[in-house]
Amino acid sequence: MPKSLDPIEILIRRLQRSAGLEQSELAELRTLQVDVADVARNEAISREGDRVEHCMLLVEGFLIRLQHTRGGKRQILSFYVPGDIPDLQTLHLPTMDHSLAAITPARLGRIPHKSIQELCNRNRRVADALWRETLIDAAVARTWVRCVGRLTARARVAHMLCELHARLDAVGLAKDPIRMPITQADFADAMSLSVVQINMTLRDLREEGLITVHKREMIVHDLVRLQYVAEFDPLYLHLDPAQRR
Amino acid sequence: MPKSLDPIEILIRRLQRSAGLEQSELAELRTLQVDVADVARNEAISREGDRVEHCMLLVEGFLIRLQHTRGGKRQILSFYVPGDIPDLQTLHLPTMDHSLAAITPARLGRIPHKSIQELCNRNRRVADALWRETLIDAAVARTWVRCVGRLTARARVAHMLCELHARLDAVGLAKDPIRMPITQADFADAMSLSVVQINMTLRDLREEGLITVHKREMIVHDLVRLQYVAEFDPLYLHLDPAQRR
DNA sequence: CGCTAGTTTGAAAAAACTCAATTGGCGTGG
DNA sequence: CCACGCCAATTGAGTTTTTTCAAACTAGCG
Repeated sequence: MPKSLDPIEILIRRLQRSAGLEQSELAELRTLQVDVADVARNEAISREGDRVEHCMLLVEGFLIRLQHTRGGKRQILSFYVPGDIPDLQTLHLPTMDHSLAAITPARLGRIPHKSIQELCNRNRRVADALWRETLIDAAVARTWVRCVGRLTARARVAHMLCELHARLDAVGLAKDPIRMPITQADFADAMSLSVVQINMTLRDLREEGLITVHKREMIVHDLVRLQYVAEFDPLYLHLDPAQRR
Repeated sequence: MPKSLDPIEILIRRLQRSAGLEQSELAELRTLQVDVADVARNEAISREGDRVEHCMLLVEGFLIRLQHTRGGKRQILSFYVPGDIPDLQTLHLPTMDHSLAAITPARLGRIPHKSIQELCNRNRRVADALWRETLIDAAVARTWVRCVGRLTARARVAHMLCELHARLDAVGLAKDPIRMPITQADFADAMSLSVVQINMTLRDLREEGLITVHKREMIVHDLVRLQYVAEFDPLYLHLDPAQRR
């Protein structure tokens, strides 16, 4: 595990992206109690039905949210990149209605709900910033529905790549080549396609010169065209602070 | 439009379901500024890209959230039933990343963001109750992904019916026959299927004795079996107050 | 009574899946 | 350092699911 920033600094950088917090508020954030923990690839962090009392701040690596069908099929509901808090919703819905797992080795900052709640009670602006994060998470899920439901295989795969690119770019991790150790099986379960379809679609996109995928790294050669193919509009990620009130 | 409760009382009933607010807090809720407005069937309430300054409390009728593809296909992202606030997320994300429309004549209570925000600033418990509502909305969207992505047509349709049943039941609207004026075209765009498929699937479910659909009303004859077919687990709706902390 | 929106049904076409086999890359143990 | 083994990627081919297109039917409404 390479060296990495203090978890709280990553959180602060994330919230600063939109919330415009003041120094005193940042200082309060720094009082949050954080435990760092490393998890292995494919390790489950929490499961459907669990009651949890901590939030996980992702410091390094990739996590996924997922649900299963009775037949054992997986559906990945979102990817998480460093800076995200994939289970922030447990603050108010402590019973997990899906599972959380690492698809790469990952480093997490465990923050007790209690610690966050006390901070939220002291400071509404921090609370609102966190609320806003959960709303963006919801917006991503909604767009995922449209993607899986109404886009072609080709557009779906492109869309997922665009979203990952945009979100990694927002935390400074989209410098070519983009490290993206996600297997084609993961892509398949994310976009509700078969591995075969994912493989063929990636090949097509590669042959058209839009992307290169090699050794768990991706290079986007033509982002504009990729976004066009994906019918991708980054609005739903609410990354642009100008979109705020 | 038949007579209906005061919008705020509907909101209070909804929040009481889980938040356990005190009388003084309910009194504060009653100070919210609410404008009642009726909208016609198929009327758009807000569109992708709009910046809005009010939240819409649904008093009567059904609303949908939807997004479009370039090819003009629709994807319905959720249904809303009386008591819901479909655009509560605009409180912190005022730019709509999807559209909101009525699929039946509907009555809405328009509440200015400002009014809600002031209340939230005065009272954290109310703020948390509203935050929680937005989190449930997100949970519904996530489960929708699994439904659309990994369930068969049969299970998808059953799942949608189960969800509607559970949510209508939670507000006392699930007494047989259940009034559900949703066209098959709407169902199709919700579950990412064609109208043909919806029609056939409904026929199958009817012939198996699970449901009856007639004249915009539905009767569920065998909820347990319908839920089994749907792989439906109501956990994600977080309706059970015992699930709270 | 005719119109329209919505439902129902049939049949061909398209998209995506499953199954199966092969290839490639990489870490580990001999 | 090489061989083995395993996981992931790739490719081919037949099958299944779902869609699309088209047409007929039905019920409510002016």
